[in-house]
Amino acid sequence: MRQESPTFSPLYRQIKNLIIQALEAGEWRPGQAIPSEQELALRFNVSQGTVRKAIDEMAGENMVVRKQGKGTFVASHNDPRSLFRFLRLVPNDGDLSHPDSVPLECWKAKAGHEASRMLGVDPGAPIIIVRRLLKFSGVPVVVDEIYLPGEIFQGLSLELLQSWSGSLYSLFESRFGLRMIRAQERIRAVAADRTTAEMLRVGESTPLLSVERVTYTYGDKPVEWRRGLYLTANHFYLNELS
Amino acid sequence: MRQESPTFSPLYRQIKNLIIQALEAGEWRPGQAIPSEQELALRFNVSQGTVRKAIDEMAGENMVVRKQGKGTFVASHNDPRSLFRFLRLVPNDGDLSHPDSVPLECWKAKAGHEASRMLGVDPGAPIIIVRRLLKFSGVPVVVDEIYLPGEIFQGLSLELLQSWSGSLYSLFESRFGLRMIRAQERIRAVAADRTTAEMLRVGESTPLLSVERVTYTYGDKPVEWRRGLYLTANHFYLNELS
DNA sequence: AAGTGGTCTAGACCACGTC
DNA sequence: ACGTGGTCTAGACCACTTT
Repeated sequence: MRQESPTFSPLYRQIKNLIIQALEAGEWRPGQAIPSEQELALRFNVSQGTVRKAIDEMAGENMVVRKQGKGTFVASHNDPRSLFRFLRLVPNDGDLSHPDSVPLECWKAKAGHEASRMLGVDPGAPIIIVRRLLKFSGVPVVVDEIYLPGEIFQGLSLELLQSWSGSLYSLFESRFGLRMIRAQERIRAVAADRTTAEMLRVGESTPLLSVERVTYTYGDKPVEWRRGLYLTANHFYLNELS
Repeated sequence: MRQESPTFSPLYRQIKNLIIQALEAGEWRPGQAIPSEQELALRFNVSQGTVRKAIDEMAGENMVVRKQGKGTFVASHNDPRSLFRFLRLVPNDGDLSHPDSVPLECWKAKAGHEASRMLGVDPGAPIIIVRRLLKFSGVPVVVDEIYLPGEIFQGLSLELLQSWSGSLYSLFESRFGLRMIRAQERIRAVAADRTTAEMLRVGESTPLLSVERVTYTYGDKPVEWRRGLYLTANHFYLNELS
């Protein structure tokens, strides 16, 4: 069962990759339980402890969620526990009310230079662009412009976005089978242009947080590129360093 | 060796706390190796696997660093591997040159309302304030104002700061025995005031990243509060979301 | 009572670094 | 050759949830 030294990968990581493959193949859906550690150990013909270590890593990467006494579940953006998991914006007072997403526009386009690089598609490939507003207790705080590969998101429309009450990623998961695993953000301070300033109801050239995000699904495949402009008068971006 | 159910804490976490206590007591210094897992297992009278799990958690929290074949070492801000560990500012082009710290001022003061709350000291308690510049390849990019509890940092002076060539935290560690474990940052976009604009050689009211950081040592005790103003024309703040 | 994940142990062997 | 951390196994028992 063990492989020889060069390019050595421990058994538990090989098992982890097999489990991820099963996840990618849709063998178990988000929110559902995966088989017990014992069952997986039998299936892959390794000890339960090895399966355990594989799942430990996956739980650490938020791909699955362990629940003692119940089982291990596929992570889901529908789950309230990980809803808005990637949004680090917090009101100045500790108020933890969830924001409302207000879709504004949704249109088809062709990938330009930057979008093609960020999404890993050919220049000129079909993409979909979404513009939306994020409101905290009715007050607009974020303007988002979201670039999506058209091939994956066929059928995405403004009507669909407006009819959806949950988070964007829970829509992507439920309707397009796309699971967002991790993301990378690049943050800068910029001055509000006129149209953004109007949407956020602030003066032109008000300082805003520019948050560029690339989001990845299984296999580190980029599937979303977005730029958000955050008004930080009554909110801040919270980051834990460890 | 096992304790009964209410307020149950697993053995490996108790061991972890014992090891942390030894670290706090200065039993092993930063950069040095702690005893081998076998030795610790004997000392605490548990199995090696239990020590292993305790150290696993500590390595995950960057308190120690494992090195296969060599041993486990106390994390150190002198170590090039974790130098500027908390600085997330990256040049737009992938250039990874380390910044230079230029101390400007250092004076004693009394804690105001905000500083006392952030540092967990009484209002009016002695504090030390440091102002400094951070330069990337000679160009000023960050202005920092740093608030420190005077009790811990007795003897900190501008001369000492200027004579130190490494990072601020490596100075704190070497001269004051203070080990920074984790930090929390609150990020906003603000407009540059005149003096800051001059220091960063930009126009007044240029948008800047305001990064407020509270840094903690063992036992979640806050020991530093700082506010940095980052110029993000040629740099960005990088954050991994998982 | 039964099933799940969580802890703990003991022992074997592997990979890495140093002597 | 030796010591270190890293992997893997097998089995026992604990804590939590459901039946």
